[in-house]
Amino acid sequence: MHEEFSPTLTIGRLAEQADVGIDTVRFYERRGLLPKPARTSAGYRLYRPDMVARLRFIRRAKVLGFSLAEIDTLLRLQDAGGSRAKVKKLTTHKLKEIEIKIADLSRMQKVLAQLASECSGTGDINGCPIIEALCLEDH
Amino acid sequence: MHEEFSPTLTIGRLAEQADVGIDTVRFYERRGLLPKPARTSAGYRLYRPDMVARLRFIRRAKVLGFSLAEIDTLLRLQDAGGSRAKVKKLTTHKLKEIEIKIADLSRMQKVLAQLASECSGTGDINGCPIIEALCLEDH
DNA sequence: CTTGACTCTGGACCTTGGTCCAGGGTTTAG
DNA sequence: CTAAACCCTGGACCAAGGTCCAGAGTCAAG
Repeated sequence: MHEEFSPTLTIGRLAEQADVGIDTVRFYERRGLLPKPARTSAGYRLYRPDMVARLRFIRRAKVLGFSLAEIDTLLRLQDAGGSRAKVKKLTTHKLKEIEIKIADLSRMQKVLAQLASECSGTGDINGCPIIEALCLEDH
Repeated sequence: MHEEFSPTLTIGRLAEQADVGIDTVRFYERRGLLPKPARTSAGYRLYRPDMVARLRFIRRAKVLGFSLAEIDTLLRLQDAGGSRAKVKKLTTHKLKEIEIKIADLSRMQKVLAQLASECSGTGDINGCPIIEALCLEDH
């Protein structure tokens, strides 16, 4: 491979450009998130430069909380020219999940904060309000 | 086994009383969360009734977000008469983790809510603001 | 005595998102 | 030409918290 301009990338360069691991690229290919690339005669994968954008799309969607399965759906909608409605539905559904998680965590936070404030943090464990709370009967 | 009063429980009764699966009880034993119980001559596990409370302790701690490893620590502190300071430290640490998770989720929520509000939900995928946002260059 | 319910062990399997490895072949720089 | 750096495959492995299974033994009721 000459170091000339080449419109394709080896897996290593693609991974580097997209800032993911090589194994991750192959993993995404197995998962169907990346199309099977062309190969050299020696079997090396050759990627079109737009695969960099695809990998970054995946990364950003992950940051927003989408699972790989959901990202797969999103990418297929994009590839197949799906409807905006489906994208929005996925988004609002994810939003609901996030709201539920926040609510769960907030409940835990509230209880733990209360318990932490009740516990002096000194003395031995007998009578510790945190432990006592965990020993309580189910309400 | 006569159906008389017996101060010990078989694994099935214990699991039933504590509302967990039998396999879960054995799993917790392997993890060291439950002490190895006495056995009948046939090898059946026999539990003291206070193991019900221990299992419920585990359940409540899980609900509050503690991992099994952390619950193990908590139980050992309890068994060994540890200090209240250690319990409180674990609690405030968990509280911090929860706060971080809430902050992460809130960030996601904010972005997704914004995107969802920008997306009409009608028409085809070209120009969908959600997709476009995911295609953006890294900032 | 037989049937059904219960228990035992050890290990495999599940999910999610990768990561790492061995044991090869290929390509490139010097 | 040779060594370094790259690439290939298939499969094992990680965290966490269980769940399930086969194949065998045990126990209580009718």
